[in-house]
Amino acid sequence: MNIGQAAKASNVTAKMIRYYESIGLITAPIRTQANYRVYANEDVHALRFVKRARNLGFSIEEVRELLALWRDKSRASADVKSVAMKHVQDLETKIAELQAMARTLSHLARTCHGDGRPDCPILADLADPAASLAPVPGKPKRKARQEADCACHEDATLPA
Amino acid sequence: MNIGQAAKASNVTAKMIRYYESIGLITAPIRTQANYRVYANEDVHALRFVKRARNLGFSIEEVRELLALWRDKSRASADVKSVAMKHVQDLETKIAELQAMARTLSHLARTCHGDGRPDCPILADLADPAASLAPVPGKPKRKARQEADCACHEDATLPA
DNA sequence: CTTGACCTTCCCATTATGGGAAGGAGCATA
DNA sequence: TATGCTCCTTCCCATAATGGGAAGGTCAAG
Repeated sequence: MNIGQAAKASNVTAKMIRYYESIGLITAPIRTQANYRVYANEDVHALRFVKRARNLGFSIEEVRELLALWRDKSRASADVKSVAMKHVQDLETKIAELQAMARTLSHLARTCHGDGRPDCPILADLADPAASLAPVPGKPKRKARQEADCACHEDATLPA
Repeated sequence: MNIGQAAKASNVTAKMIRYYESIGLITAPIRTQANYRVYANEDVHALRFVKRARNLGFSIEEVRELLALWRDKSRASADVKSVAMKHVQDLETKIAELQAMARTLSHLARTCHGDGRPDCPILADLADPAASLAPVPGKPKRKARQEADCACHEDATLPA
């Protein structure tokens, strides 16, 4: 099987197959005399594995670990599970960050007229988040919960 | 103010300040005779604006638009709002993708013993998602809702 | 033998950020 | 003044994963 056929069969582009080979993620296949790569069904299987893992958000290095575990018939499932669980944690961290951003922005957008006037709480917040701390003076207790909910006045994320 | 001081005041590294200048995101400041950059308070203000927008997940190009709107005193708030709303949508799309991944993986991890045995549904799924469609034959109706909920057997994401 | 589809390698671009080298500038202290 | 420390300058490289495209070789069908 040529690289193009392997690409179709695995849903991994030829470009990426070559790349994965170059970084040692997958093993280099044999070549024809014309230097064409020749893939076996097993190789396609591995490529699909990689594809699936990438779709689940694993980094290349994590995929490398998973592939090693997959090949190691005497692995402990605990090792696989810990890789997966750590990734779930990473995902959840990222989700929380994005949600904080979305909440803040949604809140700001809600308070923006969105018409022809230049007045804009969104720009005001970007220019000076502290100044938008008290957009409506008075009755702070009623808003307490909502403000906590939108986290508008924090940095939304603490990037690593 | 030197670049180091501007960096501290804006919480943007000197490295990034130079970069933002190089791509025309911020205007080049005047220089001393020794070629040192000299920043005014306004510049720091703009840098804080950029920082805040970046923290909210806007791309550099989006920040560029927002800065232009900020400087344009006759902007329409609708224009700002639309940039913000589009970004909220992007964030929500991304969140949904990550959640789909997390759901799938959590489900797989839950079904994995996580002990010394090599048996592992996680690897099994990576190797062949279709095969893990019916891990427990029979009573499919009872699982219908749960399966829909975890999306395990779809690609989890449809990357752009 | 030509044509078109495929393969090869190699280089470049992307996004946003950091690291680090080599050399100049500014300031304080011995 | 000379030494030294901290800051500044520019320039190059690296990251993560992927795509684009050029230049040139190969294969199969007509």
